[in-house]
Amino acid sequence: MLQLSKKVEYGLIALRHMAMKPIGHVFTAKELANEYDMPYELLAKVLQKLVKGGVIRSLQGVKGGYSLAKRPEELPVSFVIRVIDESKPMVTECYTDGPDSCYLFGNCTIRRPLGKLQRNLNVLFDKMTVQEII
Amino acid sequence: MLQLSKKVEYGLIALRHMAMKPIGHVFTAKELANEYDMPYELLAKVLQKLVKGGVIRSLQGVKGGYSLAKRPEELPVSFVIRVIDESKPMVTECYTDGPDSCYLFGNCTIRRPLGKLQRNLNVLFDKMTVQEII
DNA sequence: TAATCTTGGACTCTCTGGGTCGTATTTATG
DNA sequence: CATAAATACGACCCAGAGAGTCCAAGATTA
Repeated sequence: MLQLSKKVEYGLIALRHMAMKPIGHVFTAKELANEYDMPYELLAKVLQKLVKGGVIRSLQGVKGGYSLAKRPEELPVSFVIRVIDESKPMVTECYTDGPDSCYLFGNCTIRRPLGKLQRNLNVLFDKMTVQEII
Repeated sequence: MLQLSKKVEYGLIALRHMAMKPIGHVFTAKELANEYDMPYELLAKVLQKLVKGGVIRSLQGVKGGYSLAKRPEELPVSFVIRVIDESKPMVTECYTDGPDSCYLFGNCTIRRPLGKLQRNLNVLFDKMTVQEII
């Protein structure tokens, strides 16, 4: 269906929220989840992935939470997707596992032509930053 | 995961194959399925949808089969997707059921910004035609 | 030491994409 | 007219992934 996952949506909503206050401001997962009616546990997972990807920083313990680690204008949506879903937005699975991974092997005739579409898609998601969704 | 469905892939492969011979040429589903190792029954379903969508024509009975109903250069990939999957390539489900269908209602803050991405995506899939995947 | 966070694994549940099967219908041809 | 070769179409199954939940463990501050 060619859709963004809920996780990515939640992640973008959270990042947008964070990007609207000065960098370094700390938000808790609960706070973010309540504000937008997102399932708390799931959002927590998403935020943890964003931490591992270096998008945000985390502080544990009381008074802990998450804060932006990158400036929103330097944070492309494509990067957020890759970190959360562990994959780029792909038109066909041919391109997920490197070259020559097509399940049709020699018979796949649309692989190359779709490559162009793929590149254009990448540009689209690379260009748009978190800053732009504010 | 933002991927094209197998059905669409099969459809594009079949359409590309048909587009390489002069228009009006008749191909059977079995013929197409064998050529590219696609599951016959599934491809048949796809071809039937393409018939209903006016993309190809069908002839029943012996010596029957399918033939292109449109010139490949006038057949955008977006149209093929819509016919087969019964939906446009959507970035978020917000846009599938008209306006104000967001599951977050008033709290969804990324709906509008992603609209831009959506439009760019539409342009991409509208521009590319079956002719271009040959 | 207690309260409040994040971390992270395990688990369930539902939906849909992918695929299969069976049968009815159409039609050319011997 | 009978048969074979097509499409047409509905019903069904199955595995996997996406979405969501639960719980225990570790960190930190007050």
